[in-house]
Amino acid sequence: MTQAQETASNDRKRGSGVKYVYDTLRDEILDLVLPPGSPIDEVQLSERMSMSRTPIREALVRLAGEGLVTTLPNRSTIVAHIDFMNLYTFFDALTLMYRMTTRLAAEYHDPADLEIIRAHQARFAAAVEAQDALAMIATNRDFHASIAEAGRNPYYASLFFRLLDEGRRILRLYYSSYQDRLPYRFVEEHDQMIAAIAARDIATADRLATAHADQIVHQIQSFVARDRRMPIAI
Amino acid sequence: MTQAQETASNDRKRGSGVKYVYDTLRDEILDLVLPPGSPIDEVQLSERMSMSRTPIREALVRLAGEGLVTTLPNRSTIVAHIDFMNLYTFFDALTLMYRMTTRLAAEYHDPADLEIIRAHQARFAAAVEAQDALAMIATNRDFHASIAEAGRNPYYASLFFRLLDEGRRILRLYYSSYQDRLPYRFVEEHDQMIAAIAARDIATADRLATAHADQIVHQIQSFVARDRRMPIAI
DNA sequence: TGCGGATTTCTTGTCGACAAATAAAATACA
DNA sequence: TGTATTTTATTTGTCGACAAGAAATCCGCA
Repeated sequence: MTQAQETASNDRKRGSGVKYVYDTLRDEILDLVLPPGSPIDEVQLSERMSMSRTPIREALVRLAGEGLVTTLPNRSTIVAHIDFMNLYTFFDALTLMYRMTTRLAAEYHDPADLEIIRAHQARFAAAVEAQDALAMIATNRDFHASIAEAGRNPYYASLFFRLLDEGRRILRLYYSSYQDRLPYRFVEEHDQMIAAIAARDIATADRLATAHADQIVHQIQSFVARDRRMPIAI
Repeated sequence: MTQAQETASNDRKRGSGVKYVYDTLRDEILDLVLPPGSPIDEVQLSERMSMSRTPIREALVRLAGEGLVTTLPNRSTIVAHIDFMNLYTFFDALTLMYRMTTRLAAEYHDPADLEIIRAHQARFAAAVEAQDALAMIATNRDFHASIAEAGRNPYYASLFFRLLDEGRRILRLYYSSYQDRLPYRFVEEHDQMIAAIAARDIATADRLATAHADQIVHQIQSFVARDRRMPIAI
């Protein structure tokens, strides 16, 4: 019996099954363990999670609501594709949300928020130091998510979370195929953003957020546009 | 047998049940037929819709994902409350999305989009002319939704749709309790926005969207802050 | 061999039923 | 009479099974 099955089957509480399936699937999708386009079979999942199809289905409905899976009527649901054609709309929205959440955090944060943000930044710095790409991607997401929480606008936060998750998939693609050295620059930029937020300097926070977003967008763009042709003779 | 039951039961196609329940509940929530806080009983709904609890449940999960209902574990799910305490975050996000979608529409629309937008505007004008508050609220939402579609950014669009829906509930509250004459000014502002979009004048579109958002925000604010004390002796 | 139609298989959508958890009611007791 | 505790009742969460729809397979025929 695998670890997942044990955790799932050993007298789980009523109502916890859906959350477990949801969290597990979500992580597997965002870490590209389940690549875009993978079919998700309900009975197979129900066997693996050792529970009925009903909670599996509910988790899939929730994931579909967040755009992480696509449900084809009367056919298998698949992991949502990454829409490389409309990446610019993603960049546009991501940049705007970086700016808005950082601005709002500078305006409305309280001391407790700062502690949480600094804790996430410490974990991010440790991941970069250890050159652990996966941990870096996840902690980077948590860092910015905590800033959004400090901004206290749930509408921006929910959109931003969705964008950060989608970005997690794209970044995962990037760092798995292209073993660049991890960007220490991001650690410094994060520190500067924290300082601006703590000082309640909205203008500086905005400027830093914009620059930070540009950094990430350019990284991804250079990856997408990179020349992958092999130098072979034909 | 009621109309709803007939529509639902008469050989409905496989997979259409969920959509029907979802659409029906959604409309009833947004039109305040189901006021915030109302409990939603699954078996009662399944009898009314003459189908099993399974599709009902799936519809409720989707509605919960959009924040229209709140699920209390092991207890009845209720229609989501309107958070008057944090209304300013709603206004902030709504204004920004008005601006972004209108700007993008001015930049990226094509002739077919304009036709759709103009059609919605015609319906909106007719509703205002007829002094039909409910129709005005619904067509106003559709008008701005079609502008968002023309802007072609699905991330902004989905957030904007959510905000417009929430606004539909708030406006419904407003026009039901306070029989003001309906604002003709909105019709003119819509026409100006269409003209700016058609001319691809991004700056003007932005300015008009901002002003339009301010109008609506001020209307709602004056409603929320209105003095409701009755002049009675005690 | 290639193609169209029938058949089979496989997966999902829906159903009715049971069990767990909570709320409401009833009872015991001070 | 009021409060704590047990009992009942109601509502949700989960399950296994069946049927519908689509894809895959098989078969007949040119």
